[in-house]
Amino acid sequence: MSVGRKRSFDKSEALDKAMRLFWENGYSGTSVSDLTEQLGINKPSLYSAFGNKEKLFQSALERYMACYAAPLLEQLTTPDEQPLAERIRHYMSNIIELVSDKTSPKGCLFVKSSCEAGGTGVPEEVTQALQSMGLATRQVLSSLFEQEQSRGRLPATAEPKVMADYLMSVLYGISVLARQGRRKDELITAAEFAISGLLPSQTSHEH
Amino acid sequence: MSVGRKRSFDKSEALDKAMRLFWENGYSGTSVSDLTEQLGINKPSLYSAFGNKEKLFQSALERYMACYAAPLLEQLTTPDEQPLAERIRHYMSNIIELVSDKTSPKGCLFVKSSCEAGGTGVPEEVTQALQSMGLATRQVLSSLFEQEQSRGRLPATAEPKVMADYLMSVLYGISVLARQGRRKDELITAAEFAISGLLPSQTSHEH
DNA sequence: TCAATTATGTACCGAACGGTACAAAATAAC
DNA sequence: GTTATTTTGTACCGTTCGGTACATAATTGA
Repeated sequence: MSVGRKRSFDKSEALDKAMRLFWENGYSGTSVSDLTEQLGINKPSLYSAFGNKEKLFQSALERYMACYAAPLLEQLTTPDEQPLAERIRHYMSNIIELVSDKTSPKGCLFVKSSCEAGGTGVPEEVTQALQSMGLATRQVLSSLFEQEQSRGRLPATAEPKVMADYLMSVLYGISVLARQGRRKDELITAAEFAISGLLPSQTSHEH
Repeated sequence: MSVGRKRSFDKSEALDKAMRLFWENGYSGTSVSDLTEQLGINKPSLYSAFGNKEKLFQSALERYMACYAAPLLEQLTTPDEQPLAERIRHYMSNIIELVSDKTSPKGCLFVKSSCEAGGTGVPEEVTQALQSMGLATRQVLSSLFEQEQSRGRLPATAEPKVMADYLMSVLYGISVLARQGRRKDELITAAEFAISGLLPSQTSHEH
């Protein structure tokens, strides 16, 4: 066992609270005092456990991607009996649930952070991390479409990278709409419309 | 003529510079000192001319919408010989030009601000103003589709509001992609793909 | 029991925050 | 030229910023 006084708070719970604060108020909009207040710990504890504000944000962002974004993406790319259109529908449905959830801040932390990044208020490393995350997601989606194409489930003329960019733009846009306070059912119908244009499906938006 | 010492700077130029600063760094990420420095004026002049930081931001946002967003939207909705798909293509092309312009900050100030809003870092009035602007844009787009529908240029089964939400989500998403540093040609192909799903067109993405 | 180690609480650091008081400078009306 | 009015520059306000020094409390190994 390690020596010394034991930490009086759950580090994982604290990170979760920090993530939600950044999610709600952004990097510049969240002060260290906000964090210590909400996490119920004092500054030395926070700095000892998480380094500094920037590192804490990085950790919160990684936690967000690992706990929210990655599982949904993994479910989408895991081989499945269902047709691609149906899996994408579920994927988008999950995303919409996430960005319009009543128990969490509206929108997507990743999208919010991407928009905030690039300026002087956000450290350069954070901006670059966000950029890589976006490109990685694109790669995963693109590979999925390539795979489907190689198995003959997509036309040979389909362009996986374009489809990935298109899907991401719709998802990003939906999370912005969610942040603007739009209702979940509006997001769902918009997503259904997007799918019907993306892929042939038995349940198109024409009815 | 009015009495008193004359203002030594161009208020319109100053507002333009302020707009670009907010566009680059956001509301929380832009300090009053950043503003006075970049605008080349001192604080009393700034406060005398624009009220305070919040009012200056509101003015900058209104300027952005009036100078960038509104003209494009007006061009789209102005009756035209061209088919709707072609006009939307031009509209999206203009938006992409705007959000990936080399002489301006990447992305869209409105989208960026919408994502930043909703938290404690952004005044409540600003959040509400952004929300109304989004709903107003939706109304304009929705009316356009309704009008096209009533003239028989869209199927009777088309849903204008859904189409408007869909178009906005794609445009919002594209501006997030632009903020992430994605290349203009990628945005264009994604937009073309989106149009081909939105409307029948003589130049679909299949080739 | 006692030393070594780690976390906590308080109190503070210099810097930057948004905003303003005040006097000097500039302009127009008289 | 004087006066009234407006802007400018400087210097400052109280507060909050991110971050830390330091003493104390708690825990384990010896």
